[in-house]
Amino acid sequence: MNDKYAALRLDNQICFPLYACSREIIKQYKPFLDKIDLTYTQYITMMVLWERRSINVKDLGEKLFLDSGTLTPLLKKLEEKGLVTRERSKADERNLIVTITERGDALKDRALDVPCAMAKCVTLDPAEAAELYRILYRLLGRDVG
Amino acid sequence: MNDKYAALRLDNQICFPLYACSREIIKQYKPFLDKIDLTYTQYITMMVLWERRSINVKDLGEKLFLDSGTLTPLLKKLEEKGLVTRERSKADERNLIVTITERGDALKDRALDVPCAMAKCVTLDPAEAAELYRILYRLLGRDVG
DNA sequence: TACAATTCGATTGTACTCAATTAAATTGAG
DNA sequence: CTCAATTTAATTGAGTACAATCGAATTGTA
Repeated sequence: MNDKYAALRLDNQICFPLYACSREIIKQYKPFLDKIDLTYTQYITMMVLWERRSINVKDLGEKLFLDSGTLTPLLKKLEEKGLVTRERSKADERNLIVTITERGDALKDRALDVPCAMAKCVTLDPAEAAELYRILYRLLGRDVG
Repeated sequence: MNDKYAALRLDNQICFPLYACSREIIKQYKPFLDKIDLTYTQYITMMVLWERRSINVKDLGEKLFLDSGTLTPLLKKLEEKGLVTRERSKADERNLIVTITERGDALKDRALDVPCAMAKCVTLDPAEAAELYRILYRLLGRDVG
């Protein structure tokens, strides 16, 4: 086409489908997450805690690529729901330690339905999913495999 | 591992790296978009208008996967900046027609630097980029190629 | 040991993002 | 024609995101 503006066409962006796709899939999570009263961001936060039981805000932020501006109010909400506790580290009071409660841990069993239900929504064959996964983690600078 | 909770591990999600990657790349756009005083969402909106000159909110929303709750305030901001006009369709007053202004069109030349600068940031070989693009559009339900 | 630099979380302000609701305009069945 | 159903934006409210700034705690160094 010899169009000097071709690079500015929405069709030629790689970030746009990434951005749109991310939001569309998160939207598909909503009905399932509603059942356990979690938002998507709260859900991935709980995922970290289901694995680790305890983590400070900084390390959690690094895992989720989120900063304290997002995490502080979110963690306060999880605390209100009784899913986590928040307390300063005795060794270094700058650190806030987030710990999962029994109630938070119990939610894990009910949450098992979520990835199960989502698997039926996202129609991507295993090879494509693996390829997508690999490329995304490379882009994130966390090479896998 | 035989872990019944494996599906709940952050590492095993496909949506999480999509979500994180999208935000990380948008963050990389910021310094370049700051130079032309646009946010990422405003930028992709302008992209549609650089191609089409004029579009109503509904069609714009379908292209960007955004609804009026996001677009209405965003378009008002673009109008304040003098980049677009907003007026009801005479044929059907329910439709709001967004039209690019001369000033908005002029921004296109300055915006050319953005994809150019970004290309140097995202290190993905052409084959991977093409594969990523294809998978994402399939997930979006807009098959290409 | 002072004390400047650094680290960490909280706060603030701007800008989305989206579900749900509303209101105006249009369309379509009777 | 008439009024119920539909379409379209706008509004509202809750929840992120993130840059910038702040203040308390800790660390490194003279």
